[in-house]
Amino acid sequence: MATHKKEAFTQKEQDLAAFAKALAHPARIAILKVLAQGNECICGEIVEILPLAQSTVSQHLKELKNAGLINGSVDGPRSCYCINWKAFEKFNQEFSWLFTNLKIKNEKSCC
Amino acid sequence: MATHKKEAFTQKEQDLAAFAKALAHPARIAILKVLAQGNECICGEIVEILPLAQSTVSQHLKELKNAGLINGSVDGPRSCYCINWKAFEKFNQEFSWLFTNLKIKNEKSCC
DNA sequence: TTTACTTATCGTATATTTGCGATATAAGAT
DNA sequence: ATCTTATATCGCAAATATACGATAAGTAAA
Repeated sequence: MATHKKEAFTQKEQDLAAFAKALAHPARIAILKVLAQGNECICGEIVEILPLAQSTVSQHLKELKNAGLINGSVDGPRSCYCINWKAFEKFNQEFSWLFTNLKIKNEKSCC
Repeated sequence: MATHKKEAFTQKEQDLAAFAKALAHPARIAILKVLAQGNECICGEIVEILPLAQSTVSQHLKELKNAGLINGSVDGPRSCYCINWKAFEKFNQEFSWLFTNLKIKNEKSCC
């Protein structure tokens, strides 16, 4: 009975939660920041910066990629990653929509 | 050896990840939306709306409260919850800061 | 081809999350 | 005091997430 009941919620709720989940680990936040610097984008460089093993970093990169927050391309023997700005922007809008949507209606809290 | 290495990252990275984690489940997104409507704020009402057991909803409420996203107050035999706008706003700013910070530097992606 | 290098994946151990029923707790009603 | 109602917490089971070493798979160079 720990079957996750995600399917019982709206698609928008699920999508937003999935985005949040991708950001819900400091290592992935750190990876995004490294990629944003623009200087490093090769997997090996990221591994050197982060205090994690190569396989672990690769796993986090995979999660970010699955969530659509980054793109990856093969560059010879190396893998190059970069931020998917379009997805990021959409994420930001989703959140903004949530925030503003919430805020308009209820400025007087009941407690 | 699955000891989490969160302490190896910056406080800001950890805080942002913690916030994201609180939102990383559709049930908690749904709870925030319900609270935002302003009509319902009693635990029992939320339980009726969500497709989850009372104990599970109570658990999600506790997580949101621990993350500082909502406030709770006892109203007689009932519990009343509401959104902590201040924390929410701070969260939004953190994200915006991340987004814009990322965006300024790197418009030309390397891949 | 062989070697060196880079990255993804596999297998495994541990920790955390999710969900629910049962129970405890606490306040109001009878 | 007892009963009802509302909520939090406990205990458990199952699913996920995290981390790492070892290995596979791929490219480039010798």
